[in-house]
Amino acid sequence: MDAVELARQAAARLHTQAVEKGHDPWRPYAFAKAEAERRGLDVEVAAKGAAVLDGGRAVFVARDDLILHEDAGTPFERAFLVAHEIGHAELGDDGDPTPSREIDPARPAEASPVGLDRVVDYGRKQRREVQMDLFAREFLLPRSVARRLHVEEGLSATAIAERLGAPFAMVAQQLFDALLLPVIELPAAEENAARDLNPEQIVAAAHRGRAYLLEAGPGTGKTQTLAARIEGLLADVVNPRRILVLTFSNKAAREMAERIAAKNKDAAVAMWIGTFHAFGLDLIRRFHQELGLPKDPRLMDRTEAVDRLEDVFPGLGLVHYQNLSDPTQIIADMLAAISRAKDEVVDAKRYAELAEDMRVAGAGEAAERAAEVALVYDRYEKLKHEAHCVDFGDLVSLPVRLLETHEAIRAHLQAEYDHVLVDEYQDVNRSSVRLLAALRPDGQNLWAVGDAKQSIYRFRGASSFNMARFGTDDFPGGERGRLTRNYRSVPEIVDAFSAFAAKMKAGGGGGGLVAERGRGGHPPEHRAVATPAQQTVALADAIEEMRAGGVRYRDQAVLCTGNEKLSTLGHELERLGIPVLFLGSLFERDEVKDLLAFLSILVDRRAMGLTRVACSPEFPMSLGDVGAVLDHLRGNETTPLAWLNAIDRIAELSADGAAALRRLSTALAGFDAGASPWTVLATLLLDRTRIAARLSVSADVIDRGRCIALWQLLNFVRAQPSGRGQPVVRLLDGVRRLVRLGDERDLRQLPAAAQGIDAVRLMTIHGAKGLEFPVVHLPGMNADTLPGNPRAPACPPPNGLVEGATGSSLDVVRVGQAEEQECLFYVAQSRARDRLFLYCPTQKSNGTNRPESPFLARMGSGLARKSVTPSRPLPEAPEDRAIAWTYEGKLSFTGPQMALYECVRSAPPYRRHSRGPAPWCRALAPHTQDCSSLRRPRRQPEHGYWRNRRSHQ
DNA sequence: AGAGTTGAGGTTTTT
DNA sequence: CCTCAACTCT
Repeated sequence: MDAVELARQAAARLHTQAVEKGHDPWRPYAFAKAEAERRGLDVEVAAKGAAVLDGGRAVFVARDDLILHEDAGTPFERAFLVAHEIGHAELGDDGDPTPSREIDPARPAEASPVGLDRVVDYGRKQRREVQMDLFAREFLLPRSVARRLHVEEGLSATAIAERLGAPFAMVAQQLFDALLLPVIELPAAEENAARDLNPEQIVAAAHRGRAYLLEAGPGTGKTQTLAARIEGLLADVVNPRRILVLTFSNKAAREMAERIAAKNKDAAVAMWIGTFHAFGLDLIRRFHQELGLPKDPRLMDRTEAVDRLEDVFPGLGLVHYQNLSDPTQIIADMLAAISRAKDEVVDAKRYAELAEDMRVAGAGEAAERAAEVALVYDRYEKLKHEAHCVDFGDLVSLPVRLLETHEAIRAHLQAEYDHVLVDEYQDVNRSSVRLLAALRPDGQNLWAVGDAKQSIYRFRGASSFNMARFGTDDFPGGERGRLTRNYRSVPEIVDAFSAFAAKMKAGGGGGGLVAERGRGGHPPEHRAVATPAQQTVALADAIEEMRAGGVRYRDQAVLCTGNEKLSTLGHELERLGIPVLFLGSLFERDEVKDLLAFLSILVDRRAMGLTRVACSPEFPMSLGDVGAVLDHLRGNETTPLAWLNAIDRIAELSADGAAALRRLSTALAGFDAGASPWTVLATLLLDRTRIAARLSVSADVIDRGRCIALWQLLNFVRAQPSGRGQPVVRLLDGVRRLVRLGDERDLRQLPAAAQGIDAVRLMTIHGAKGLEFPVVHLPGMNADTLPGNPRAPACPPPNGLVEGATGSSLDVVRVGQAEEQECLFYVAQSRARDRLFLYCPTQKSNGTNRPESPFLARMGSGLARKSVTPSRPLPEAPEDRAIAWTYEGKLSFTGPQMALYECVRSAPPYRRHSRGPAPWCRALAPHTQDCSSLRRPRRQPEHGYWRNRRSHQ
């Protein structure tokens, strides 16, 4: 369990004990002070801004048994400062006193992925402060108490806040945590606790000197070895400040930091542990002058970049990338190409040169396209610079250029770190490698670990190529080691993925692992079924079969290549009664759309959101009543909300409808478009309705998912940066943009608290990387799914962009994608500890054949093949049920109506938001009746590269 | 036998 | 938006 949760639970215990001793939690300052006294701590007050506070608001001085806090704020705020410092005392921060500066009583339990927070993930010290804020909040108002007050005693958030003298935001946040997040179980028995290192690991961890790359397959204990190496370095009395540990993901960085901290807290704080991007950001801030940037540049994310480029796009005179009905998508595609170029440290100028080289070589249109990307690249860099921003790519590529060109800075940094350790080396791209090379040119004391066969991030320039050239082109003279013992899986599974690995293109042949565990008695199983619908039932059957054998739902994972697939599968499993943990796209969810519709009433003159709001049990209205309101609004020029104060003027409104509107009016009272969306929603959920309370007492696993989705939404809404315009409008526009670009993906990350729910985990294979499960199910093992046929990038990289690649860059992409598919399958199989199930339908829904994946045959003879007949039919989805309707007279549709229907019906779900009617729809005359003309013209096949791939193989 | 048509299936990922 | 299976047409 993670440290934040432990601290929170400790605080809740202290609260209970204090109450038992007779202290009054409704007098927070006295309550906190009593706890300080109990532990023998003096609480003293210092003037705000006093020197002893050193710019902070409170401090815990262990050697003097003293808590010092500023003389400012309400009694509750003071109590919060004291409780924060008690947290430091309780959790053993007895080193040098560090004043606490940024104290936020209403901090969400987890950060929302917005802005630079996505990159920095806080240093350990800052995480500690976050932890203390949560500690303090829990001590003053534990979740269990907040929950009881609201759910059982019926107190609103405002009532609790007033009684406690606390800010509304703090109480509301605590209520959200209490009501919407699942209760986290007390520490499960520490699994796979310390196992001693095996000889291979000892050798690898003990290596000193030359560059070293440890090839470590799945389940071989690579993280353990890396941690052991760090401990070894500390034992050798290496100054932890001179150790740099780089990972690719925030998650990996956090885990590593926690792991080190468990053994050596001070060293973990002193060491630099973080992602390449976070490290890069650190360098950018340190050397901002040399880079011509402000001290603390902002991060320009994709959404903002698209926005700004849209303004200048028409003026660029592009020919090939001009003016598709909607420039958004093409701009996003070009930004992807630009980001890819930054992965290779290719700037706009160099990009233009590469395009020119192509033109000279006679590449024709491809060269012109590359030149246009170069033009946009150049423009983008300028506007980004003018906005004092950097983007994700800059975070690594700017420091690389800085270090490669500034000898003095390079020497300075080389001298700063003695040891550089890199996790997940197969995920690094050229810019990361060049950063490493600048820091450790001779590779001395550079130590990396990775597995080329798990290289599934090629789209961003990671490739097994970087693993291959370690020790030769990169860091010549470097050495290699290998871990060959798998501790995770039973031999049956290890043998299967090792057999597959033997013929993989990535990472060379071999790479077979030796299973350390005893036989499990069950080979990996392939279960073939006839139809796709049967596949889901067969999957559900297997899940229940495993559960009957004692495997909890939460110990089983279903892995797919894509999110869309996962989401349909999730709904189908739910219909079959299997609890699943999968939120899907946050903004597609009903409970989230309900709240956004509610917000939209504040800003939409026509109140279109009412259609949805009227379906909620809070404000129930008939369709007729909704129609009456909408007609009324169409006829009258009103401002948003004004109509809610004149409900009697709406013609043909039923009494029930009027009552619902009056309730809605009360729920929205005092708010307008200028209100803070978070406050509006918090007030709705916690003060003016019992929505949150009702959801939180439901025992239904589906409702648990709804709660988590709401929590996620509230966290997102709260984290919205301030800016110009009305906050509600800004939020809704922001959501629209996010969904259009598919950037809401970031919000799918489940909060850590969700991990305790007993439900089957549904994940993409990418999402499952680095995790393991007792039972893994892999549906959809068909020839058209797992080696899939990935699309060519919309803006192909110019030839020569990818370093070390030969041939056309399209070739490079294609080869990389084929390799990546194998890696995906390898990762998927190797997540399983005890049982592995693979499924495929052998037919399409219309009864034609659907061949199985060729990968199955490569798993060797250990794979048990079965044809299964599922136990029951798949229940029909309510939304698929036919709706009976009748009409009178001649049926006719206008062209635009048909076009709209066709576009919505035929577009895959993830495109439904992103494009308007296709150009061919627009061309139709407005009143077409002849439907035959609506057939979409087929495109003439061209004989381009991606069409007949076979001829190139 | 090969060209063309139709319907169904698939289209990820992080900082 | 591309690919495959299975069909029809010549």
